[in-house]
Amino acid sequence: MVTGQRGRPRSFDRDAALDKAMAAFWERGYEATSISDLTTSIGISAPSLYAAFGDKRKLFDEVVVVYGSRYGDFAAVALAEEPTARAAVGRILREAAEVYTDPAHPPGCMVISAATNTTSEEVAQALRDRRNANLELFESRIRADIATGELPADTDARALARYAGAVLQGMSQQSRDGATRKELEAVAERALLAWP
Amino acid sequence: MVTGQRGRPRSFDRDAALDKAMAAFWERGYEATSISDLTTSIGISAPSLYAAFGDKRKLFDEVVVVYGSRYGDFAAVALAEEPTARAAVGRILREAAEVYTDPAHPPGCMVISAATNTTSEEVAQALRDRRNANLELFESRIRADIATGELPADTDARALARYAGAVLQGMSQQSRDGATRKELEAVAERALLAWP
DNA sequence: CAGATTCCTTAGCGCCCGCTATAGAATGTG
DNA sequence: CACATTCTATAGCGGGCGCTAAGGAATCTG
Repeated sequence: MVTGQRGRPRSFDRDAALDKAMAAFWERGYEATSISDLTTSIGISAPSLYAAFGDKRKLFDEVVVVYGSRYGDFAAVALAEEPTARAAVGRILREAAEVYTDPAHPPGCMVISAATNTTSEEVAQALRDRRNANLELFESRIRADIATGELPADTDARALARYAGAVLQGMSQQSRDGATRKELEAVAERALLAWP
Repeated sequence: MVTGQRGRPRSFDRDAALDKAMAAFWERGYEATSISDLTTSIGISAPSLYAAFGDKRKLFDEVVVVYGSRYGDFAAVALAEEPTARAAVGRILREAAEVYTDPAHPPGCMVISAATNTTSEEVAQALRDRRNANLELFESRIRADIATGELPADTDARALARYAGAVLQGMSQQSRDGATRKELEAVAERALLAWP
């Protein structure tokens, strides 16, 4: 082999370890999840974790990327696929009700909840940027609908995007406070009644 | 004096210290606010803090009570004072837009944000209980309106309460992500359009 | 096999956490 | 005044934090 791996091979599955780390960060947030928590739930020792992922911060960054591709990007997908902003937001809110309460993983949205109240301002800002980027996706999709006449010309795109984002974040919080999927679906349908 | 205070008098204002502690907990949350943060911002030493308030947990409990009476109970007040659930929720959302973005204190609602991602499950549960208690206030007020015919008989009171709570919590999160008062007021007006 | 390479295990570093023992300073009572 | 009482300041405890040095273990190449 030209690019044969030399040395002792890693004794754990790196992707599986990322999944375990994601579950921990999702459940308890960035700061409250200690290296000890991570090594325990992954089942490896601290030096193995550091060798494989760099440090806690870099591990979290990787987790956020995986999270986005698996659970977080459904909003961007819907905004791109659905014919109107209304249809996209409807699909997003309904999917959020399902994803936020899926018993296969912790409740709510990790990007929303994992870095509230952290002393690491960098991490907080990184997730805030992701949330605000999503908000801008909403806004530009709404603007597009205004341009085509699908939405009234006097629609405040930013305010409407904020509304959708607020409902999403509220649903995430409610799921962490014990709301069921059906309850969140009712919230979604109710919220959609306010769409212009 | 019969009940005259003996011994050396306290050299700081206990209420002012509570205010400083509230600002710190509000800004950074329960866990990320260290005793060192508190003693620094209050301007006293650790033993003085422990003598006056017991421990970090008890200080936080006191802060939560003061917070509620000053900033948090506006929802309960509106539900009691306004003639209908609709009027109460309208007032609550509009007041939230104002309170959550008041530059005189940290953004958002402390009860919503101060104990997300804490290793102290007791504190998390205490605030969760407060949020859910508020939700039940919404729900019973809505039920009262259903009973009087003010709201349709087939209204799902719990789901509608969840909707109001979700919007409130979303507005809190949005304010922490940088939303302005005007933007939150627009969110409030938009949200009210979905009221039955 | 020898040697290079890479990973794993043990052990522990320095730091900050919540919290407190101790002793001195400032007030009341008699 | 003496003395009890109460607060304050210094200093530091035990413990968990993020992280890592050091050396043995397991795999490659030749």
